[in-house]
Amino acid sequence: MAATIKDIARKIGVAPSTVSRVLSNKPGVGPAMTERIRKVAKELGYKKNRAAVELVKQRSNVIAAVVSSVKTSFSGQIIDGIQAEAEKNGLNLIIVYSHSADPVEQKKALLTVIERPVRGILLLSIALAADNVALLQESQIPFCFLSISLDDPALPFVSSDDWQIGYQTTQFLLNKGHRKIGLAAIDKYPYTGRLRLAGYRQALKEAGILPRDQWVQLGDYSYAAGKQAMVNYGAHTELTAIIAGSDAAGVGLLNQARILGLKVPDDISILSIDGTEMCEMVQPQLTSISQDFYKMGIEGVKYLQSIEMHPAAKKIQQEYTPVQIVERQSINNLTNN
Amino acid sequence: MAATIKDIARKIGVAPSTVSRVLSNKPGVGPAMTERIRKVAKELGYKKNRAAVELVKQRSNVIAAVVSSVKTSFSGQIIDGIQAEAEKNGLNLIIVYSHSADPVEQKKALLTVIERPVRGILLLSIALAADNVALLQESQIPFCFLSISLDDPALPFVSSDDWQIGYQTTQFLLNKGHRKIGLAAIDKYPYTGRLRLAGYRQALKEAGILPRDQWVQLGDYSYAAGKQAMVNYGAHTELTAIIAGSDAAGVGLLNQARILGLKVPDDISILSIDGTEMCEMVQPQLTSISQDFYKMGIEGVKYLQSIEMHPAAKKIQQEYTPVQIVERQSINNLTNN
DNA sequence: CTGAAAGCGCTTACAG
DNA sequence: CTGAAAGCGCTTACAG
Repeated sequence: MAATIKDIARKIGVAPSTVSRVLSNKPGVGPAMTERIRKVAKELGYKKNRAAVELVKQRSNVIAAVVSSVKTSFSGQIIDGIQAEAEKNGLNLIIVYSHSADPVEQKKALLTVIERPVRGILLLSIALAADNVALLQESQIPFCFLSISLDDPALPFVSSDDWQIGYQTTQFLLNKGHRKIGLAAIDKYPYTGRLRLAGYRQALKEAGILPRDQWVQLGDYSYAAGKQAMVNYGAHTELTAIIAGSDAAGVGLLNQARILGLKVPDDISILSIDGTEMCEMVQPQLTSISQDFYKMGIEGVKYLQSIEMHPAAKKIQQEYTPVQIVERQSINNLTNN
Repeated sequence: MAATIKDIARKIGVAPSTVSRVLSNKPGVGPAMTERIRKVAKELGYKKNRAAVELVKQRSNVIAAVVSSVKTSFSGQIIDGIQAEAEKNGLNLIIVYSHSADPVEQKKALLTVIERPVRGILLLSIALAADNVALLQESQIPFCFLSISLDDPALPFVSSDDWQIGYQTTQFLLNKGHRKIGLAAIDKYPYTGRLRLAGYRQALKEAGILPRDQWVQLGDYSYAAGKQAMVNYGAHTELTAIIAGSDAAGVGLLNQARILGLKVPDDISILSIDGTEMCEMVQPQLTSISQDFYKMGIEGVKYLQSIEMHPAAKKIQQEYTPVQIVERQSINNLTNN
């Protein structure tokens, strides 16, 4: 039904190979012929069949991003970074998403991407089941995790240093005179949460503080998890400051604190992790440790490109993007100066 | 490098067609052979080559969504709906995105999708240039616009009724005793903004009110546009209520009002369009007209499926999903009762 | 500058 | 139940 190269060739009375050459911008066809072919292709509404091209070339110019959620604004920032860098390299981006942590779901999402000759795969804050990591490695396709760090040296990633996030935020609060500091709405098992927790504990330890169990409220980084954590802390919490696992969780904490009659930052300080624009949309504005999500996207694509340039090197890159505390209005300074 | 069907066939000493049958779950191969082939396929790390399959079958089981932004939470909701319904039908979803309104960019995004045998294309709040609409139609691939309505009867869509959004929100405010009502951060040219504006004007007209030009502040639906609109209205605005083009714009209005020393809702009421969770994250919570984005996704996929079932019918569906005003805390009732 | 031919990896009638 | 063969739409050496 759709016109093919052969249709064009037949109509003009020329070989398909000639048509192919002009339609794929290969040199070596006379200008008159070139123009004629272009014209007929347009007339016939010719559309290149990518499946055929990819089959013969065994490669495409698409890179794939696998995302766990399209609802957080930070994944949007990462994707913006990927898209910008991909475009710069003439690559097309396709996104598939795998919301659940279910290995079977993950596998389906991975396969939609692995079974095509994509140039590379970027995985956005996805904790892949071991089987699926194996699948990925088997595929021989360059890949890189983004916004999650792994402790397997064979797995490349670009991420913030989550240990540092836990450590620096806690230190920052310590420097403001806080001693009883909570950590809320982080996941215990994935690396992200575990590392943040470890950094938090280390900073506290160095200050000679032993956190009580209830200072840490696990959760899934959501707004609801933030609210729930604050409910658990209660109106009479001994804490003077809380680190939220995400901006949304920080807002949850903030709103629930208000419901409990606690003023932020006078009664309780909140520091959120991420630093998306949401921090500036609430009142008081949330002080945050901001991550450079856009850069993660950029660096991820660059890494994929570097692998392609030097496949022999097989360098596994584990890169940390910088984080930075941005002071806004949700933290109380308890020191005298 | 990667194992093919032929490799497996050779290794076992059987015909490629037999291998193909078991690997694509076709009946008619003995159980012993089936198992043998499965085992060897696994050993060799066989991955199906989709490009080859699609080439011969001239069809795939993927549907594509073209999105203009992955940053708004409502597009995330639409995608969730699409994904859920796609999954139910055994379809895989791939997302490409085309942030800009630039026709050339749009075309690139469209082509990445049209040049493959996708089963259908969903366009999320994208105002396509005329050339690109033609491209889409030429491609013969079923498509449907989502969260945008068009007045060309040849173009299928699933969307809220934006005229009704303008009309109902204005009426709602009128019923609360407001007479001087603003409309902020909507786009004038695309259908969405134009329709909302028309509905707003009609409701005002029916109430015998002639809106002054400065009551309507155009913008791009963003947080910044909301803030800017409020700056333009000024601290001494005659308005008692403002309809915001989006939740983010509503928050912009809200925060800027605070900066100007205006209390919401006492000094000025705000009603935002969309009703995402952001409405409940700010203080006061924003009363909104809520759209059923999830349903748009579902219905979009269903439409694509129906086209495929009855291609002859060629029914162009233009469907409106329901909207509903959700009262929260940002509107002042000026009437006595 | 142009053409004939082989082949990418699969699927699917058609035989047997 | 299994195999031989043709073909999907393109690209790319190889000739000329």
